[in-house]
Amino acid sequence: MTTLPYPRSMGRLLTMLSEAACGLAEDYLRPYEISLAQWVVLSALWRRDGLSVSELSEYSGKKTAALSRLLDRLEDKELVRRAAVEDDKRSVKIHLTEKGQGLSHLADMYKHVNGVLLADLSETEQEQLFPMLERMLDSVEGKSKKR
Amino acid sequence: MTTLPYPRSMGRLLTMLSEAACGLAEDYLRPYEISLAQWVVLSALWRRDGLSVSELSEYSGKKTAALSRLLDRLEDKELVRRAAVEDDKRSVKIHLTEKGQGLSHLADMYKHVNGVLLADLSETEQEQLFPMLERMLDSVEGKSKKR
DNA sequence: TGATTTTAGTTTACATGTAAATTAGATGTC
DNA sequence: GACATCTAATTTACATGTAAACTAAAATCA
Repeated sequence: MTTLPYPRSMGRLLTMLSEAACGLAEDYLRPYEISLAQWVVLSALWRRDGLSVSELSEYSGKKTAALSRLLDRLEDKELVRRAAVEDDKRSVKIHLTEKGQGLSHLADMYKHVNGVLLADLSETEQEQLFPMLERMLDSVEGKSKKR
Repeated sequence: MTTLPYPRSMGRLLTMLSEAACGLAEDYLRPYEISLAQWVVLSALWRRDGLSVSELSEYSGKKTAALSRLLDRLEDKELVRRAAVEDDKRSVKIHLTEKGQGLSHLADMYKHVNGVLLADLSETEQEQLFPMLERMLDSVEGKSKKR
């Protein structure tokens, strides 16, 4: 059949780019046997250990429900452990294990992805691109039902 | 706690934008009780009915495994039906039901999303943005392990 | 023609995301 | 202090994506 063409959709373009970027990240992480979702959590802890689940949620943009299970996996892999909080027994703080700390060199993974994504754009273009996308994001989040 | 800042990551920016765009689409579709993933399949069929699973896969970028289950749901909802192919009994063609055809006005959903995404960008900026992102996508897909 | 390889689609196991219900522990107000 | 309300985290049900195994049918080729 003739290939069905797509309409010019910014949403589609963004989704394809995001999927491509995530794919690059997953490829990079595969040898270390951690998923991108797990990396996001670890990357917060590498920068500040002992965050609570709520704080991780705020940082990562993931719901605590999603984190709860992600943290189960990370505990299974012995990369993090949950610790009780004295002052507030509802709260749980997450700490890196030595094994988890040992992967901290992966914190720079996003730079590799950045490099590939931006390889074909000039400095000038990059200077234009970031602010435009940031503005788009601000404008959309202003309208979203989520805040 | 002090909010943990993020590094300047194009991957993160693209992912947040994509999620925002998908959220807008889901909000738009919610009253019709179809998911964005389902819309993608339907949008192909509204433009060309009777595509095979493979063709839908190529169009949508989804694996046939994912489609198989999606099509189960769309059949449950009586929006599409599977039809045997005479020439090749391995192949399955997907047809819209009347009910599925009846939602075809949703084909323009992406324009609504486009409108919101681009609301704060000037015409000039939009003219710059699309080609830059398209170029980025081409460049990444050229390097991806997936082709 | 008969055996081997490809191809189309499905199924299964698993990771992840969402929404809604649940649990336990703070907080606030009278 | 007792009761109502909020909050932190978890659990459950479900949709979706991936990879790998599986099935059936078509194509290849020796």
